[in-house]
Amino acid sequence: MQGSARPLSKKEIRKTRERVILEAAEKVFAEAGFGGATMQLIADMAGLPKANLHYYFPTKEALYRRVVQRIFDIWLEAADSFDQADGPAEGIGAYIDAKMEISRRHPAGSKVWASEVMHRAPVIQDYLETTLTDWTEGRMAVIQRWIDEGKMAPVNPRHLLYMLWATTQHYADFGHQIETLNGGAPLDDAGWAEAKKSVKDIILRGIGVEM
Amino acid sequence: MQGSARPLSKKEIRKTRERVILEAAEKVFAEAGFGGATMQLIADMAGLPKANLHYYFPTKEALYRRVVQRIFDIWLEAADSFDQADGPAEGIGAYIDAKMEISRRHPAGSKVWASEVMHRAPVIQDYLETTLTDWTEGRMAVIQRWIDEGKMAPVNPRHLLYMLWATTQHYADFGHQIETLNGGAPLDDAGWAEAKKSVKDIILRGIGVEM
DNA sequence: CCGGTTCCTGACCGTATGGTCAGGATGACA
DNA sequence: TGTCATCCTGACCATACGGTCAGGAACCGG
Repeated sequence: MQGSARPLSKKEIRKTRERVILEAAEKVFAEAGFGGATMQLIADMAGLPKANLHYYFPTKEALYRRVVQRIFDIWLEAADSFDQADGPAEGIGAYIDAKMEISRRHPAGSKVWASEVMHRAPVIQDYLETTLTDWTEGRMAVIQRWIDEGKMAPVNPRHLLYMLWATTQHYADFGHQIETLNGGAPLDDAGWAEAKKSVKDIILRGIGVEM
Repeated sequence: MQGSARPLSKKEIRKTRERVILEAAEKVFAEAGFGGATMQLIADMAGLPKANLHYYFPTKEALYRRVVQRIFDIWLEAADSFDQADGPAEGIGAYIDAKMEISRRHPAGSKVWASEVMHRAPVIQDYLETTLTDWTEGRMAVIQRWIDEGKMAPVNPRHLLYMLWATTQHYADFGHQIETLNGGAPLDDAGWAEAKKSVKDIILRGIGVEM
């Protein structure tokens, strides 16, 4: 137990507390939805008094907003896989890997994102209209170029993107259903590997890419 | 306005009221989640006093349970497309069509289902463990048979099913995101036709079925 | 060591929510 | 027509929630 009494500087405290609160909030919002989540529950999970949450985040909505923004950043990072690639096999394959990894490592975040969009995106509508729209059009252009270069079958780029989002996100959002159908246990390393392989297998063949 | 005063029999009243309430509840639960939905909001949308809701459904949870069960039934109906088919092109193609149609016609129901599963299925866990598990295993066997008969590529049947669920459900659950990326307007007939075609296109080619 | 800033929290408040109930209205049925 | 079961609802209640605040503790910088 040594070190438990180490005094933290004010800056460290702020940084640590905010992180702990955001992590707890992400879990609670994912499990209960915005409406079902309570500040008390988040406080309990973070191991802090409720009033302390309101010291760092003035309102429940402000806290929620920060949680959602945090997720959007992670989500966008996966985009990089797409860019640094010469063709669909590499680019889309890597993107699937990256998004599957997000579903595995940040299931709560994925659920919060899904919940937010399902409820008509009251908090992130502007992101959808700006950043996400731009991102989508850029990637659609890349896919169209690959098609024009004969590197893949002439599929609808927009709906291909939707399919990539849907299939990868499914493993986080519907993780509980998958777990139940897996006999009640979460997917292990082999299970995730098989999932990744299956998704890439079907989609890459589906867009006419040889593997 | 003629006919508005037609007196309803007690049985008709019960049937009508329950239907109106369930439809309003489905919408509100879809938009706000279980926690965010209020009996008052559902009552307003149904055009009834709140106390009347409690006359037909004793608690919010009982009402929610009925909404979810109703959705599960619709969901299972789509399964028929799968059964009456000789091969994957027909069976899986029809299943995609059926599920896309559900996403289009019952988006609220799909969202409630997604929300329920995302929150660890507090209400329908028993369905997942019995009916859904049985259904899944049955369809996996059918797919495996098609593979053994050389009618499609040897993909993992379980993950193929997940992909079918994910892609089709996506058009309901993430309908708002799709709408935003579509310039703010919902998909029209042509848009839905293109979506269906793209999904079938990629998946059927992905499992090695010629079209 | 001291003044100032930041951090912390128990107690409290107004409001909104799920749910109840008494009592009245209305159709069913003999 | 009379009585009975069903239907209806305004008013009410206890609780739980988001948020506030006064006052104290803890670090900081000089």
